Amino acid sequence: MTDLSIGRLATLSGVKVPTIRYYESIGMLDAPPRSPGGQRRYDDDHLEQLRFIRHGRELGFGLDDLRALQDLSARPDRPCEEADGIARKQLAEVERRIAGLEAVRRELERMVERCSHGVVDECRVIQTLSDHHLCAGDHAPDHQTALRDT
Amino acid sequence: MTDLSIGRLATLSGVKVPTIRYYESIGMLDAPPRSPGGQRRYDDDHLEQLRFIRHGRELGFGLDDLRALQDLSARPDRPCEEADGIARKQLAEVERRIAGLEAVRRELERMVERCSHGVVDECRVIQTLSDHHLCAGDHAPDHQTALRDT
DNA sequence: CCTAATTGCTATAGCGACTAGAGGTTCAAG
DNA sequence: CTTGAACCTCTAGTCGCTATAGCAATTAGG
Ligand SMILES: [Zn+2]
Ligand SMILES: [Zn+2]
Ligand SMILES: [Zn+2]
Ligand SMILES: [Zn+2]
Repeated sequence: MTDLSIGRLATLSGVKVPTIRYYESIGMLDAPPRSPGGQRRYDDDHLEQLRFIRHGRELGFGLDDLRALQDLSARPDRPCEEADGIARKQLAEVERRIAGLEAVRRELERMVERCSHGVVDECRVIQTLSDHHLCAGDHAPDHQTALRDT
Repeated sequence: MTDLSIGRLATLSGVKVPTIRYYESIGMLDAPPRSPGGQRRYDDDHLEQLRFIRHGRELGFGLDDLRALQDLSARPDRPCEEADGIARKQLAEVERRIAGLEAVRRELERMVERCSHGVVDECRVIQTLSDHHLCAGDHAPDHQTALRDT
């Protein structure tokens, strides 16, 4: 209806142009009709769909989960058990990551605070990396808990 | 000295065999001598080096930072400013991620709690994803703050 | 109507830090 | 000496994008 170019859709949704095309390529976003010259022309439904995806990404859902949630929202009469389950799973995951990061934060704080800022050989940062026994607690108890990313 | 196979090194260090080979391939871990048949033979220095890397990874440092920290620890007479700087940068990054995840956690909690578990059309989870105005605060204020990963 | 600037198109490769698999070789125990 | 576990290299896949190259279409101004 509104006939949006991909750039306009990007502006309105807050999702970058290449990302929009990427979403289409993996089947996350419906492929829109094209102009006579082959350019994508979106409507308000696409905008809504894209905002849904963006919001979900901001809340940390993976694209697979968002696909499932999208599918569910297209069937409004069904019970919402599955949607709630996905959200609870996501919450648990976020809590797990926070716990891991908190443990890491405490250790980083400790090593930064305790360094007397002399030479490398006496540097608490380097010493701690060389020897986990200088750590106060257990960060990352399971192998590879929680970091990286933007 | 101790002549460790890659499997033994993996066990002792807690780093998986393919990851050890990967580290060597990108120059993170010194390439060890080989047995007559071409298999890797490590010593205690390799083990120490690998534990350093692993500990650093657990604390969330990127491999680039760890390379820099490794280089520094090889020059014990230099001032530790740079090492401390890397650690403080990492601490700031971790704090940033925690803040982002906390915001996300609050919203996820909110949507899960408020759902009355009826049909999808009335599901607070789906509704919230469709409309950020149902959120209480601002999660992910800058574009793309902080999730994913194990 | 014509031109120039902007925006759009496809296709491919790269990021970080691994992980998985195929298909073959070496080693160590019995 | 035989067997089977552990090792080797190489390639491709993961996740969610982002960047680049080399074009084509659109749009605003004159
Ligand atoms: Zn220091
Ligand atoms: Zn530690
Ligand atoms: Zn619900
Ligand atoms: Zn929101």
